[in-house]
Amino acid sequence: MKISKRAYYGLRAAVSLAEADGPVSARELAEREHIPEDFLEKILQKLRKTGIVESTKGVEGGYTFANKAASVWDILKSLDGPVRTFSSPGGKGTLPCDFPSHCRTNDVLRRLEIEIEKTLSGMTIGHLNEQLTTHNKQREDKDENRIKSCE
Amino acid sequence: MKISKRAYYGLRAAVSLAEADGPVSARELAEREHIPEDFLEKILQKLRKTGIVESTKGVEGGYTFANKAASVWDILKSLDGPVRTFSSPGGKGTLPCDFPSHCRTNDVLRRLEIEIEKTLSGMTIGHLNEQLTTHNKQREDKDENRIKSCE
DNA sequence: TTTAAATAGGACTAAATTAGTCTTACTTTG
DNA sequence: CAAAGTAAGACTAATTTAGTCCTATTTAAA
Repeated sequence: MKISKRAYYGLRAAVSLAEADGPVSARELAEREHIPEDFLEKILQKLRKTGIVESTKGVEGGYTFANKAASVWDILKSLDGPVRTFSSPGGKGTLPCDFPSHCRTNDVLRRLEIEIEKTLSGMTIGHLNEQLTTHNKQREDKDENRIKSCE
Repeated sequence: MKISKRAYYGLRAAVSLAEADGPVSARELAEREHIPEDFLEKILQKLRKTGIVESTKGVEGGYTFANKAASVWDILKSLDGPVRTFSSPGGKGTLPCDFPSHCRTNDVLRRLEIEIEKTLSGMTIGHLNEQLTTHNKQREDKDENRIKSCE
């Protein structure tokens, strides 16, 4: 039930990209976010394949955020594959079976899955970044607290 | 974001124990639920430590379900430790910091965590087993579908 | 009172997943 | 054409999960 580093890095990268205005190179982004560069590259490539991020090659190239409507859920799905908390009872969950505890447990987990999806689909990166803006403003006010409060 | 086998087995064991009337030995339970015996033993010991299950030693001993009010959440917590989807921003999540994406991301994950807890705390084993009873009744009606529908 | 059926618990191993690296190739702008 | 970038796949290392093994202790029944 822990989120993977991949997903965690990916979320942070997305948030960071979304507030940048031009393309940002993987190297630059890795520095900004303190993420291992090669690993971040892989992550960005996955996000590109699902259209969350766009890339331009060559000098002055880099990654841009492509879809402000993308939700946290979309990002997690892109990076870790479909969230599958339960092992499938053969497709038709309503049928009776020989191991009732198995089916019941799957029902619970399926409900959980739906709940998680609902929660995360409601949070878009755009929304996150509104919060971010406010956050940054507050930050400028209390500059002296910065470093130790987030590590 | 996958549930562990430990948790999955544990849930099934709990459901199964809760519908039994006497104590059930680990061996017997392992057979009923198709769970590796030694592994199940470990799981049951964890569940015992958190009071979800009780044990009696010796011949005719075994495990009994101890707390019908226990929720799915309680069981998962017992088995996999506290669900910690985010890496802590030093305790005070509202303070500004040098890596805003870090804090924002943690906020999201913390909200997710709360949502998961809410969902799972609402499901007690007692409730699950009411469903189970209905389920078993239905099962007796359509006996021929049993085996292949749940594997 | 012995014996068989249980739990208790710790140490260990194997398998799988996750995290991260390395290498090589390709693309684009200056 | 050179520098700064992405693209992609193979590889390795570290961590976690799953599962096993062994030894001790408890208890009811024969």
